[in-house]
Amino acid sequence: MKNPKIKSEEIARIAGVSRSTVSRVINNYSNVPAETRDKVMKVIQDYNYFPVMSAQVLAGKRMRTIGLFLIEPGNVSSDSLTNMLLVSVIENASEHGYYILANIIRDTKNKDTIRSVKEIFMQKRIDGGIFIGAAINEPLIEELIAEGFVVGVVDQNQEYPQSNRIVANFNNDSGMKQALAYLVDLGHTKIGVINGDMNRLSGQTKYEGFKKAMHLHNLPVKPDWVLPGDFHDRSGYDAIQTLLHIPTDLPTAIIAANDSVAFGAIRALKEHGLQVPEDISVIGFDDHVLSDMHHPALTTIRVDFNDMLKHLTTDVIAKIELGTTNIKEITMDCSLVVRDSCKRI
Amino acid sequence: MKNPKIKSEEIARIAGVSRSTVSRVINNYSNVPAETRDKVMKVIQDYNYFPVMSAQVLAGKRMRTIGLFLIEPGNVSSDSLTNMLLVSVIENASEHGYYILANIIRDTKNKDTIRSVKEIFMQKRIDGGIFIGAAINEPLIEELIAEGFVVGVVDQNQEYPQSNRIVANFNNDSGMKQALAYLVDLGHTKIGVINGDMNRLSGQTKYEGFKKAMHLHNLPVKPDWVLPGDFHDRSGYDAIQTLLHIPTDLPTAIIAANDSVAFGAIRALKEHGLQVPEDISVIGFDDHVLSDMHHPALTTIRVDFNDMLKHLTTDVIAKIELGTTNIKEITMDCSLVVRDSCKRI
DNA sequence: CTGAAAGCGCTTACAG
DNA sequence: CTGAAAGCGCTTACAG
Repeated sequence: MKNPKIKSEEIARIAGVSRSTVSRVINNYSNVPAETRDKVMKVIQDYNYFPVMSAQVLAGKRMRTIGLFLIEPGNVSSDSLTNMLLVSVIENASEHGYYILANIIRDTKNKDTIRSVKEIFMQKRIDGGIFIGAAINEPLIEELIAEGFVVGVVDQNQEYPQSNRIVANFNNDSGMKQALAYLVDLGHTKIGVINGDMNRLSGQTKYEGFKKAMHLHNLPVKPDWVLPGDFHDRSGYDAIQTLLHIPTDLPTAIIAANDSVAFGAIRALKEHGLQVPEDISVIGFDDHVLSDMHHPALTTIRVDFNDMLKHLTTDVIAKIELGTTNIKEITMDCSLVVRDSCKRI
Repeated sequence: MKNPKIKSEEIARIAGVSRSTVSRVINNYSNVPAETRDKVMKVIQDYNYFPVMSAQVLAGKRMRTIGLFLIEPGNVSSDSLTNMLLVSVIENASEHGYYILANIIRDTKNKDTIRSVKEIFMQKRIDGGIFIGAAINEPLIEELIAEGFVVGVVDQNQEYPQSNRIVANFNNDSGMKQALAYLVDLGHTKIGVINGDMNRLSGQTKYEGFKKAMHLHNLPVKPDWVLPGDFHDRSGYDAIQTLLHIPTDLPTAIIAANDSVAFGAIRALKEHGLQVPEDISVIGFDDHVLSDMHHPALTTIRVDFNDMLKHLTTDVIAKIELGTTNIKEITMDCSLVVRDSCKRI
């Protein structure tokens, strides 16, 4: 370790100014003449000086880091979405000069977990947090918000609007409407749905959107064709198993709460000798990375997580910096992507 | 914001002790009688007190955070490996009470990038760093090490052994030996290879391992059958295109530098009407998440990134805490996973 | 066992 | 425009 870390005092001495002035040039105060600034900057660069962050923070600066909390009960590893989210958040934060402290939460109800998440905020390790994967009501998040910390949450709404809570969602209503309009246009009237996790806002809004859209087209929502699911492949598979074992006629088209569910559903259909889209049409939601390569290529509702996270990150940082008290709610559009999994009838 | 953050001084006052004592119980000093400790702890809990981290750090404690630097020139998003690595590092660090500051490096040669990475270390935002995706020689990393920072690096060696550098690798030599022994056992003697990125240590060691293993079996390494690649799917595809367009007979088996390359290679082979393993055997390396589901299921050399990162993280933290001066080099075993992409001839 | 005091390395009113 | 000084909230020798 060749570096005993030069500190601002020495920079000041060498540049022939006071620590105050060194601090002023570092913090870009306007009242420092160019000449002085240049002189000090030269010394700073020559000595490769960087202010110690903890000293800056203790003296009143921000950490410039935001905590990213990925709520993932199961194995995160398999989900390549998480990865994209992370990259998106990191790079956007970075553009604002912010850093990301990445965390995984396995269980939001776990005592130790709750304590350690709160600790991160209370210790002032971070200036704010972003939660991904939250259920509709997460006491942990509510507590944090009540404490006044700024938090961004994907997939929640402003039930009790608070200015330090920023929510981000997709317009699932519109997405479902598009999906349905497309199917109806193809001649479908017998349409089923495999739901997502109803503990998540998007699970609910997608189903609500489905019902509304069906109503719009004067189509009945047949209870036998409303299958439970949880956003995972397996639940799509199971839903089809269920559907095929009840004495009912089959829908001609199925809307899945997301593409993973659609994959599972198609797998189950194939196993029962039903071809997609020849025998039954399937439409997904989210536009998963693999949907394009899937056989058949999956028709779906595209959603731009990247862009959403970008907005959320930016807004969280803005809230931290500006402390504005307006209520922030981000809603992103989604759009139909037609591929090969639906057929005209 | 209902919380003006209670500080240690008030805790002390309320508990009827000095700040010194409060600090002692927080830091678990042994010379505090149980009675005093309990009394103080009660107040700490009652008031939900957490020491401000920047103050602790400024007073000499560690940040307890390590920087994770993912070097990813292209789009990270598609690679589900990154995700696994991240989770593995976060959870292991967490077990040691450490946090992960996650960073993406697009270009290790970029001036601004270099500066900002160095800044993170110099500012003392982190106690150490872990680099994933590094080339054999990364001046940035060398500088950091020269400065005395503790750095863990995947896929590099201890060329100039330094105690604050910790490297982690797989035993590619052994892996290649296993792959080759298997192919030879199946009767293959005409064996080709598609290399990985030769700027990466693993690219080199895999090829070296291949050559050594061929030599061991008295098999000639035919130059026409040594194809360049870069660890990505596309390069495997391109390699096969090249191979099929040169006037040479074909090998009966091909070893790919990793599974992505193998996927690309198999895709190209199929397009040329060659079936795997019927017409040509292909073996991969790394055991990608998708290899199991691939058609044909890919025979490969399994490698446990998770476990490697766990060791690396643990060792980096140990080095930070203990400051030991021994040279650390982690080498992980790999093992053959037989599936359906190789055939006996 | 425990308190008073110094110190960690900055920033920012304050005064000039 | 600029410096001296106070203060940020802790920890840890030091002394008793």
